[in-house]
Amino acid sequence: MGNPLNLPFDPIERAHENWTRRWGANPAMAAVTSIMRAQQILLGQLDAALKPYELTFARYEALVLLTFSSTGALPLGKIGERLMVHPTSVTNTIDRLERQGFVRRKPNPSDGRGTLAEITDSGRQVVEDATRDLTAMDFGLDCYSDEENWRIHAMFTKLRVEFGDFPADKGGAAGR
Amino acid sequence: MGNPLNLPFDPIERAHENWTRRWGANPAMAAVTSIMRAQQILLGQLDAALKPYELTFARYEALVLLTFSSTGALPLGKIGERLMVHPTSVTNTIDRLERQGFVRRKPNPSDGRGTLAEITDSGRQVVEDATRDLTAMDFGLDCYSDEENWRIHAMFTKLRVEFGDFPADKGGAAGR
DNA sequence: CTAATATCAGACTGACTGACATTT
DNA sequence: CAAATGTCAGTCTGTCTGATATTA
Repeated sequence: MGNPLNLPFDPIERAHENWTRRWGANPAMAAVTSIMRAQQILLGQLDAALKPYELTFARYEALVLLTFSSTGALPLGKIGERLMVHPTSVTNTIDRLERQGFVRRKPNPSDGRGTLAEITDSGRQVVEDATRDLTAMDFGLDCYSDEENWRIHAMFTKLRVEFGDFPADKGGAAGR
Repeated sequence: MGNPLNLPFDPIERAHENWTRRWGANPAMAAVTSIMRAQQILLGQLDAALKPYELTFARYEALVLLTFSSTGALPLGKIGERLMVHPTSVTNTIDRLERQGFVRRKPNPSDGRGTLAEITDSGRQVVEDATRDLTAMDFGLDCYSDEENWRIHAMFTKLRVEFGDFPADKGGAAGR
């Protein structure tokens, strides 16, 4: 359901009205449902924009991360950590990117157990092109001002800290 | 990766710093990445809370929707529309719920093409129990005040309208 | 010895496409 | 006739568990 629903009413608002009648008003329930739908919409938009490059957002993020590394290569474990995905998902993602020629595997010279994923020239090219497209569409968030986007980011940083992703004092988003 | 990452730094903040150096500051990119991680965290929390009932959040939502109906039954198409999921996903969801005995299928008396999903007594029971648990954990959003949750809801209502889910004047969340 | 790294097999959820039978 | 409803087969992505070989 990555397409607009085109309903005559807001299904989430409707659900919330029913919820209120049954169990009392619940802003957390309204918020969580909105977040779920927002994520669904955004992922659909991003994947659609990346389709011409045969990339998904997950694979695009992996490529971007590799371009950020000075050598263009990172151990698979580090990739999983940074992208917040499961080790087996990293293996899977890199498998696909390797088949597409955007990445190649190399043994890690400084750790015999490990494998590096290294971005190729065509990988670098596709990141540049895809990034231009995603930036042009504002990552699906063009209905928000910069300030609103910072606010969204700050809002969820709080959730991520509370959940235990990283310590509170290492956020760094202060004063934006 | 429904578990806390426990990193010494914020991976999204780090990615954003690199991004800024390469392509310039991009609040939309920071926001979209935060939304993705927030959704991942929340869905993990919700599914974990529902595990004792052998429900996922998607199946729970379907059951809740059925309890909101006066007859306890709805056509599958209507369920998909309200829950914003694909028709084949509805078939799948109802299949599972039916196997679990929380729902039964009936032919739609007023439309020979259609099928109704009707909630069973054990379905009603599991909704009550699960709702108590989810409410107790504030749907994973206990780090936010009611006001903050309303703000999150309102924020994403704007996105959903802009995307085309429903017309702007049918929101109903005004003045909260 | 243990811990970490990555892979593999297999299960599972959910989204989606295209085809289909049935009924409106 | 065309449009709508639901199902089915099959593909795809990503998550996760548990087992394994290798190396630190």
